[in-house]
This record gives sequence, C-alpha cells and structure tokens, in this order.
Amino acid sequence: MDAQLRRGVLDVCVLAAIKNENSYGYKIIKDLKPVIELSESTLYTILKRLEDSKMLVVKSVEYEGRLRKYYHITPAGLQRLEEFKNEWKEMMSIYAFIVEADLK
Amino acid sequence: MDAQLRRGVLDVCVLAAIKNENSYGYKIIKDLKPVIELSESTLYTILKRLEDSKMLVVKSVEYEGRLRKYYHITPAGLQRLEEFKNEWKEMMSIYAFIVEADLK
DNA sequence: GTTATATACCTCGTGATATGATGTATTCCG
DNA sequence: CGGAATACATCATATCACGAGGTATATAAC
Repeated sequence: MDAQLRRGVLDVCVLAAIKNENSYGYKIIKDLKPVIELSESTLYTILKRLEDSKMLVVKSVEYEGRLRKYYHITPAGLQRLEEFKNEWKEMMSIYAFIVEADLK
Repeated sequence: MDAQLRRGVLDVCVLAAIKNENSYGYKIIKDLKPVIELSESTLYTILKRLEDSKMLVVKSVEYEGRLRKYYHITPAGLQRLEEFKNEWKEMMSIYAFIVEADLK
C-alpha cells in the first residue's frame, strides 16, 4: 500500500483499536494486524502524538513484573473518529473523480 | 480535510487531471478546484516528482507570448492509477474496521 | 497611462511524519 | 541454558505539502 495513503488512516486506526477497550501497545499491534500492519516504532510515535493532542490518556499498570501502559480514548479522540467519517465522504467524491477520469 | 489524508490522493488527482487531455499547471489547478484545492507551490512540487518518477512527460510550448508546459501521462502513470484503485479496496476494508469499531 | 487582475512559471525553508535500526528488560517454553 | 514472545523506548533519515516569495506577459478597468 502506498505510504502516503497509509498516513491518512494510521492515527484513526489506533483510535479505533482502543475505542471499546483500554489497550496497550503490544496488543494494539496484534489487534490491528489483520487490518493494517504497523511496526512498534511507528505505533509508539503515533501513541505519543495522540497523547500530546489529548486524544487519549495513559495509565501505567504493573502486570506480571512487566510495565504496561494502558491507553484510554478521550472525548476528543471520539470526536476525531466522527470527523474522520465526514472526511471520508470527501474522499469518496475525490475517488469518484479519479475513477470517472479513468472511464472517459 | 486532514493533511495526511490529502497526501494520499494528491498525486493521483493530478494524474487523473491529465489523463484524457494534455494539460498545464494553471489549468490543472482550475480543473481540480471543484474536487480538491491545491496551491501552485504544491502542484509544481508534485509535477516535478511525477516527472522524476516517469509518470508523466513534459513538452514546452510557446502560447501567446507566454511559456506553457504541457504534461502528458505515460504508461507508468496509467499503471499508477490502476494501482490506486486496488489500494482503494484496501482502504475500504480499513474504513469498514473503523466504522465497525464505532458501532460497538 | 497607470493600475489591477488573470495567466503562467519557479524555488526555498519549514514543520510534520513513518519507519528501520537499535536498545533494555522480563517471562515462558523446550 | 537459549530463544521466542512480551513490552517498552529513542534516534536518524527520507519524504512530503505548503506558505512566502520571485519573474513575466496580456487584458480589462479606471
């Protein structure tokens, strides 16, 4: 998949992955694997950015000797998901233009 | 619209804009305006990149005293448009995941 | 005849971003 | 004991869109 296209959805995929359940880095990667693959370095960069922009909050928990950072979505994060759905409508009309050009 | 999402389609929009008709910078911007707005600096950056990657070729023409550079799509450019349609299928399944998460 | 607008091109610097490479540390299984 | 899985993190690099600025001509308005 084109790198640029990926960028547009990576953030939103991560938000979607933690929407219904507080999750942590390693699990997010595994959960997203069937949908979109991303490396750890990519994920942690994204998580940091989403935290900075207050779309999620973090809570560190000790689990079987290891540290786990649980990520929880905020109202701003939920709003971002709503915005994405609107942006997608725009994307669909852009896609329609491209396919249309292709048929002429 | 989200900046990242734009990036994924800008190149392809420019290719679609010159697919059926050799066009030039200024005209491409006007033609794309109803679909997606882009500035001259953005367009010329993209045109340069598409030329470097052999997705289009350029022919300079003198027109009413002004220079015009006509852009013509290549087989590689056409192939890129085909690829995009396949990538879009992937994008649709990613979108489905995001909306699904939103319904739970 | 000067001013403004449209046409038409181009370059540079900046900020944002994804990713590979690399590192640390623990648990579990064979 | 050794390696895979779990779980976190940082740094350097390359790619990219875009605003700000620049050059030049034709045409319409005043």
